[in-house]
Amino acid sequence: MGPKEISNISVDCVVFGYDIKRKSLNILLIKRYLESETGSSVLVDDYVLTGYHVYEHETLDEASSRVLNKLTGLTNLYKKQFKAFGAPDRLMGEADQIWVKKKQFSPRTFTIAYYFLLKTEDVTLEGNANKAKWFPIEELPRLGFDHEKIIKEAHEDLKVKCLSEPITFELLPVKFTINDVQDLYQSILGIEIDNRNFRRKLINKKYIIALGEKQTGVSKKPAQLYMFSKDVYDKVFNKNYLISI
Amino acid sequence: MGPKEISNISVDCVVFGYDIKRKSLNILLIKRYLESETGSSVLVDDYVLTGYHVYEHETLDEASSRVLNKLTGLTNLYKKQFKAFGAPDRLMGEADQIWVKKKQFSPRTFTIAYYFLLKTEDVTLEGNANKAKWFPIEELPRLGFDHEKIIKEAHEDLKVKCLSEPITFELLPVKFTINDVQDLYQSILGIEIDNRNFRRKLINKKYIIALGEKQTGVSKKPAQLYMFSKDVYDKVFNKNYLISI
DNA sequence: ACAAAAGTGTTCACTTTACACCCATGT
DNA sequence: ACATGGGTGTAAAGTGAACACTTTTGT
Repeated sequence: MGPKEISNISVDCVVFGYDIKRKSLNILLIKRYLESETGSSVLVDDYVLTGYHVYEHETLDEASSRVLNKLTGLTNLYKKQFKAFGAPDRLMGEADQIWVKKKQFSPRTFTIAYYFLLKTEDVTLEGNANKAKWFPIEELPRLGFDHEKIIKEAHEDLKVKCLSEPITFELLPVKFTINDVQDLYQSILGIEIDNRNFRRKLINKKYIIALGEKQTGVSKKPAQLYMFSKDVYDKVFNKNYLISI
Repeated sequence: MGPKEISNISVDCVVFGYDIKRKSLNILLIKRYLESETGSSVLVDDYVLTGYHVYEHETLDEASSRVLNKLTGLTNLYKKQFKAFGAPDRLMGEADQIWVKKKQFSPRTFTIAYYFLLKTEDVTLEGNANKAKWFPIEELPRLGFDHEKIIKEAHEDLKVKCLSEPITFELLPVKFTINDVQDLYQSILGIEIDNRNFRRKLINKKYIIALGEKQTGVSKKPAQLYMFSKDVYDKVFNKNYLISI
């Protein structure tokens, strides 16, 4: 017998994974599938976020990290609790009700939603018991429960957050090129950015450090590699109170 | 018998009220007081946020508005759900446990926290059954549960939010002076702002509309009155993707 | 006339934006 | 040699920050 679950409270994790090769911001989703008893019809066939009930003894942050770790094996990732969802009808879709009955959790479950930032290459999906799969944020499949809404809100929060905090580097490898960062911002924000202006801006930051190394194994001019120094960032960081309404 | 309460989930409301006369950003708190059965000692004597269990049939937003309305009689205020709190020990202080036992709610209650913005002058506290009282954000009394933490996080969120969205006008009367707005920003952010620069900046906004009226009943030079036009703001608003990391 | 707060301009430094071509490398 | 993405410079416009005195009104 494991730890006691709180039956009406869960955490859900929106896992953002950046695929640097495809320049694609992805979401990690889990297959939800159920056939009727006779096997003659498909009752549930869609995707959901990874999530689970909160245990009696743990904090919300701990619960979210546990859930994320169970799916990916990873720890110490950047995470943010961004919103709670608890509408009475959030699990009331046809397929959702079948699923809720089968899994025997409360039809009035509140979920505290987190998002996590990582690199797709850090996750091994082969042999995953949950049939987890990456989907580009712009090409999501049919989603169960209110998870489409949850993902949309996570994405909005990420868009805002990435403009004011250096969280983008959580989505990139330790060594990256300036163009990698630009591609990432473009993927997150869905906009085009001027390369010269972006490059100048980034290179002028003291916490973006040129490594004096170049890319290897590329079939073109290899680019200069940089790293992000959190130490320097924390020292240099200067809270500004610019009112831009 | 009223609507059914969900025993382990509540909403808590951080009510920000701006007192334009005193130039003070205040928090509305409720007295928590309990004597021992003999009356010989005081078991609980502090303040808490207003909050209540969520009902079976309602959304979180509805619950928060209901709670706020019960305390203040007001509706249609600006509100924001900013964070959920659910640490196992959040109701485990000595006084908290006495209170939880008396009120018979679950010692593992999760709360979804909202903040509301209003003007202190819009709330009538006389004859309030809850012994509610305003406290300047910088002079909070002893607080029960984890409510000091909740208030701190609400304040931080408000600081960030007021820099990028015109929510400050929710804290001011319809007609206000430029200096009123400056005082408010100073109260929220805890900083000093240059009057000339601030004034120029605000007056240049198309949605800050000079009314051609002046203050009355002031014992000094009366100031020009302005209003905020949400209509104009929505039309003029231009999402910008300025990366300032 | 005085007290109190309202209101007013300028300069300098820096940042943003717009824009098009050459360069270095691997194949 | 060629294809591919890497890398580069400048000018104009706008914004932010610093800074001190005069004006208007009520009492």
